[in-house]
Amino acid sequence: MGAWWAPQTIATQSSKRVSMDQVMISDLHRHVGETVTIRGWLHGRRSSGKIQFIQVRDGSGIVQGVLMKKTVDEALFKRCDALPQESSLSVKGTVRAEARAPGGHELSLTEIEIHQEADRDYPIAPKEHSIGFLMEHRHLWLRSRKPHATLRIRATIVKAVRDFFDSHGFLLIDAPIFTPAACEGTTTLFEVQYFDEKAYLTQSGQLYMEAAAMAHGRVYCFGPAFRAEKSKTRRHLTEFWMVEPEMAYGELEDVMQLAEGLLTFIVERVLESRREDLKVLERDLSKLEAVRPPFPRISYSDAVERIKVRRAELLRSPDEEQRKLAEGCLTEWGGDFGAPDETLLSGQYDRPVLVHRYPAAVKAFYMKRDPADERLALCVDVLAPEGYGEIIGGGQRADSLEFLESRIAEHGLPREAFQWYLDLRKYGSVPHSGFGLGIERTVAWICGAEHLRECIPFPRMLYKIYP
RNA sequence: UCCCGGAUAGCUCAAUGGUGGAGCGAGCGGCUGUUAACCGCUAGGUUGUAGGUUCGAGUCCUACUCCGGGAGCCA
Repeated sequence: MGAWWAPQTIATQSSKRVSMDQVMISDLHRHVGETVTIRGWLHGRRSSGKIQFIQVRDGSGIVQGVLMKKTVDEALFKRCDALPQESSLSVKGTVRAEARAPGGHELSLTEIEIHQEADRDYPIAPKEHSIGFLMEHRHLWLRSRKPHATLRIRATIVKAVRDFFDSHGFLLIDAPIFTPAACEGTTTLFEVQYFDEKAYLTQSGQLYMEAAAMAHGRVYCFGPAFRAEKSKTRRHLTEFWMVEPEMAYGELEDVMQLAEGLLTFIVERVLESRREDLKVLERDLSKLEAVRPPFPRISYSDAVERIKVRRAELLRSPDEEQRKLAEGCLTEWGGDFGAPDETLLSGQYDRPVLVHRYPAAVKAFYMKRDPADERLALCVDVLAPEGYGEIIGGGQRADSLEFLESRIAEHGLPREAFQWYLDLRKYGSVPHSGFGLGIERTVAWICGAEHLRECIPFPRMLYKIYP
């Protein structure tokens, strides 16, 4: 066997042995009856006089090792009995199928090598903690079961996104992080000193993707986005990740189909490869299994009518929360949806709902108008089920130079900064469309997480940048 | 930025204006099948900060700081 990083070892994955007799816990079922070594950390420990139960985690899972007083050195037995949580250690033992063990397997331990005895004051105890305390210890909280499961699912979602676009003729194009001016001119940006001039951290790669789509046809970018808005809710981060596909010759209908296909693919992939992690999170799988195409589609105007009807019903509800929700909803055509509207609307479906053709006035300047009704933009938002809100926003882009020029003037945006963007309409302009998918919101929805901050390893939020 | 709630042991929380407690965690001891084990004992406190009211403040008042929830904005 070659070094653990040798290509064939990684490629086959038939056995994740990385050195000598080391085995990953997730692979134990392949080694029943064998003597193996696990290298990891002490997750938990219980002792009962002459027998000790030692839970070891190695990143791939958790396994319980059984240590009998008579089978090991007495000094070692005693030392283990006092070993603090999170101490690093290697254990050697025989793999045994054991019905009583959570993972189905157990180790009869024969040797233990302690690499470092952890301090005794590991702050995350096996008990309830407040979210503020856990966030302050995010660097350690990552080791706990739920954050561990959530970030594994996040990785699976990211991989699914890339696989989907890579296999549908989209080329990965990285958008810049430093930008010379606001992309949309609406949100507050983080300003940075860029040599002798001011620059901003990107809030979206979309405009750059429009340029790239004119070169490659179908493209997507995947990267961080930054918003300096003082949002303080469970649905906001100042730094979040977004995937943004853009299609030359794509129209609103194409965008809606693409969004539906992508979300279906992501949910399928997570269901087939991350069931164990979803179980750790106590996620209701039937809610995810319901996510099958076609997704319901509704126009903004129809949605407003539905909201008005539902609002009137809820205002008569005996439940105070329901009445409060209804009071927050909009009452007439023309306004953008707020959180209560989205909750009320998405609550009527068991899968993501596509809301299309919003009033142009509440959308970004680059949206193309609906030729059938000039008040409307050819755009679509996708609202996730179960109140997780908007996970996708997109639509068809304005392709007329004159139209864009007047919108930029109307919004008071600096024309020079957008000259390159206008060039795209001067040299071979075509209909084109795309959208942005918020990764953390998607992770939150699929994991059933309460807050976005659980869905990114080290969240950046209003006034919070530690650790 | 606005609205609401909170800050007491390492953590999660009790305590009518009248001598600050419990569970978990930690330490010591016991227990051969524990699953956030169990049983006994021990240690652990400038009640967020600064003022004020009162014979007396964890408790009432004011300001500030920090934390949580929500709104707007958005992915």
